[in-house]
Amino acid sequence: MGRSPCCEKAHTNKGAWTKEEDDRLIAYIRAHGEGCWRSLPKAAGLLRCGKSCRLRWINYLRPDLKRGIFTEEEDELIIKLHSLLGNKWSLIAGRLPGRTDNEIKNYWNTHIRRKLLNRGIDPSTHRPINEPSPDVTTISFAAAVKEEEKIDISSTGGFGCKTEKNPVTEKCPDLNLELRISPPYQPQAETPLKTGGRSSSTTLCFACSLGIPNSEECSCSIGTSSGSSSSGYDFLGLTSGVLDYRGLEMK
DNA sequence: AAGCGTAGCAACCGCCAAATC
DNA sequence: GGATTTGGCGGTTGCTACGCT
Repeated sequence: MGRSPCCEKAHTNKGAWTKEEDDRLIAYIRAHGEGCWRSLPKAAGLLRCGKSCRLRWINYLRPDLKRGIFTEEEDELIIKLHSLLGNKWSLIAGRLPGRTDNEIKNYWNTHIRRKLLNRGIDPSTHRPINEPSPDVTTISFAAAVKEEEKIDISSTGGFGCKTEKNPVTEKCPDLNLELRISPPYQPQAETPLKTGGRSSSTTLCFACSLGIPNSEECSCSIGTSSGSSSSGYDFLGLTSGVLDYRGLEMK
């Protein structure tokens, strides 16, 4: 089954938008509001694909866009959010009022990547460039005991155990220090997790806490339930304006 | 001044998931 | 319940401006 094109492309303009096109789009959305992007171009008298109109509006014409130089605070926030979320630009953008996912994505690729590289940090892993990648596939408790004396405790990070360079289990085999994020503390335990009606006492693994169920990193059973958890759960307290780093300390 | 390389950014493309038919 | 449509997202491309030689 082939996928039909999103719109009729035979008679649509492409490339940079003209001032007149911008004005038409702005006027139409002011009059009718956003939505129904497929029919919008025709209704607005634009020879553009609906997707193109949506992109132009969201990334450039929206009145609430900030546009301009990113502040140092925004830089650091983007870096932190990227270390948590990866290339989830729309989620990151949701945390920066007036910024769009496209803008942040471009800014990341042109500025922040280089900034991190200059700091000696790998922008994709947020680890020091010279640091070997963690071995997450072969965890051997027996080997860990034998190698105990070889572990360089001086390089321990802020977690008290080696949480980054090597699996914690190698140093502390009795401890389960799997990195987890917990939602901000709520006295009433019944939180609206979209996890198929499980109680809030269920511990989410790191991947599921980030709203990425069914990923390779998922080590709990939550991620196997149907439905996405990415939209309904305020997993970082983002909508409340509070980032709760309890249990997820940043470097 | 011309040519070339690079950076920055707007826009496009293809895929996916939710919504609708 | 399956097919189709639609909106949204992330990756990529291509154009333009700028700096260097």
